[in-house]
Amino acid sequence: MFVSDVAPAEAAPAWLQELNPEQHAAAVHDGAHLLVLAGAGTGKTTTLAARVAWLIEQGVAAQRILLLTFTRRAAREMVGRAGALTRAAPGGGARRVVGGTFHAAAHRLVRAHATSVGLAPDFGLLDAGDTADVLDLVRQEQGHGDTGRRFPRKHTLADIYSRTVNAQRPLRDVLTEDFPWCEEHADALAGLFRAFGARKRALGVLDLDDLLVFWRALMRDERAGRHIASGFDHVLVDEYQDVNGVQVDVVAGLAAHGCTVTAVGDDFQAIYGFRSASARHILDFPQRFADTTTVTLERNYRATQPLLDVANAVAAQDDEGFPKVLRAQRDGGQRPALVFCRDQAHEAAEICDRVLAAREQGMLLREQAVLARTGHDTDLLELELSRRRIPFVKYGGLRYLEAAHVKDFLALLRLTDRLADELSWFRVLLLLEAVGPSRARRALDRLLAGGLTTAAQLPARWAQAREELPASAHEAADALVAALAACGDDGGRGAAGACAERLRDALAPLVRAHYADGAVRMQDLDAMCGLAGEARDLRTFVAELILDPPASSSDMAVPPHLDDDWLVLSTVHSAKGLEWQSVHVIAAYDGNFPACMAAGTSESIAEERRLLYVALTRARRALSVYVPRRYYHRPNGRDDGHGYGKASRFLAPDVQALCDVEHLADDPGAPGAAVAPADAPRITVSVDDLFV
DNA sequence: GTTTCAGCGTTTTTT
DNA sequence: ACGCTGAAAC
Repeated sequence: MFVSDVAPAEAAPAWLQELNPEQHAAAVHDGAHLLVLAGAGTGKTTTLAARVAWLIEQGVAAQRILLLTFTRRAAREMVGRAGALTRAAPGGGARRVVGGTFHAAAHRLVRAHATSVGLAPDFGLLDAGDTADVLDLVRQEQGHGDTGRRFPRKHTLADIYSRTVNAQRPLRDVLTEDFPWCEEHADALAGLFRAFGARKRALGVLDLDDLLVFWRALMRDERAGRHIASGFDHVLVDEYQDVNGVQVDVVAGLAAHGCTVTAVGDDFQAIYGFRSASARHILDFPQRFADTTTVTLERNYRATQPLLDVANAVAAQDDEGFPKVLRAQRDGGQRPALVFCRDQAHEAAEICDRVLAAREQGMLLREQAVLARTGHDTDLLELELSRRRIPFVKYGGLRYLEAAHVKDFLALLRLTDRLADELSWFRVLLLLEAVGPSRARRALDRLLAGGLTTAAQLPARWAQAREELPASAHEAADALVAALAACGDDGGRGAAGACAERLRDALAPLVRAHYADGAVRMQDLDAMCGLAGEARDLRTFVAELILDPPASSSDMAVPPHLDDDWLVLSTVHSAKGLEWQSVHVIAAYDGNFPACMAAGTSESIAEERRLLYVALTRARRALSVYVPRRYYHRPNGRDDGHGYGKASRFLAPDVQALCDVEHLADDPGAPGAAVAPADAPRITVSVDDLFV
């Protein structure tokens, strides 16, 4: 059924009529570029989905719409909603919209134009961990680290590199501003990073930053840029406040070749400065893109006014940006709770109590969430939840791809696509019994000498290479190679699942032998096989895993049953764009909000404020913010080092006045309640702990 | 050359 | 508590 069959041709369809005037204006904007400044909870997704649907109904072919989002999940949701609105539109409706993250789109386009940027069409992808490993390799080759004890660690190296590339600023400036403790190594770092670039080219791989940089290079090339842009009429960019300069250049390149740009975002929610994103870009959008129409959405459909009053008060502390005041469209509601607890254990217990109480009242666990500044802020809570057998999933924090056995398996999967993938071979060979770096190196040299491109070459080459390995390693190694050969040259096309299972079975003995908890780890690999079975081929599967890793370890598991219910734990960053009926913000003490190491510049303080703002605006009905009075400085320390904290400086007296402040019974701060919490001494001395 | 173990340092957020 | 590095044992 066509929408035009339902409604008279001159009347707008129902889904357009349901939009408020601002949303409507954005959805049906017809003309040059469009900027939508959408406050939290103002129906941004609805509006963007409606715009996609409207464009399609206007006759724009879905595949000529490029929708760039922050996560693939967001793209999926947007396309799904647009599809529901236009389900009868010709040409398959919205499903053919090209949607995904900047990195995923870059991957697709760079692969399509690989040869024109000097890459082999089967170039490999480095995930964050691989990038750090290659940097570490280069660092060792350059002889750093043996001597100066204070040379940056590999993950720090990766951070510095990424920051520099994405900000497009000279290394020296980045060091001075963001990594002053590494400044003394400026020369060594410059050399190291140049060598890193050369090494990546030699290995035939790109890291995540390269994807953006190469895409931009394509856009800057007259022919390639025109060709890419000619594939699209409209580019829609979600979360524009979190783009960096390279991404802006890409969008501008598309616009220069005739694409119309719609950017949606909220400068108050810019929280990715550490990735060289800047809210500057959304504020400067009208200057950068000629004839921009700007629409502002301020009507909030998510929360109630008492919650928004607090969020607005926090936002008002910022003196930059577009002034915006969120107004609730729903009536009533309770004030947020600001809960002072004795310590983090008390905080964890209290949250469990309240979550269970809400559950008793009929609020499902998955309608509630606990948001934290860092992944480990919820450590104690996780213990307590497990103890009480409250199911939960954790988003953000520890990542799947960082587990050693997952990397091992991934390396094996990559080999099906690129037999010459040196890094992956190296990793796999090291798993073998009595095989270390030097034997692996020698075997690898013989295996890859003169290039190894087809599976047909593999048996003969392997016969050579295995001579470098001790006999004890032969059985397992032969099994691996046999499994690889069985996967053939097609990268498991059409049979990715079967291929993955074959490789998993060959890897199993090694994983069991190499890791104490090998049996448990194999379950993760089983889950990966399940996912691989749904992918087109293993190359696609690996790329998707790297470009859009599962947000939580449970994402890897079997699809959960509908009646399963669990509490959501998430970092604030990972909670972006999501909402829950009830939100608990944990560990809101000064030193965490803002994080003490972010206390340097006023801009980094402002970003921490926005982070709290994002957390506060995730709630629909109930919001609780927790401040532990006593917290551990070194979360892992043996020395019982703890500090006495006060509430986040962002929870200023005027903000607290908008909350129901609770001092829990055994909160040592309670007796001195005459002292306003925000004015409490920073250092408190107490021996109460001796007497509990 | 490989494996193992002791000691050290540890600045959050993620595509 | 952990992960990584460096030095000693196998």
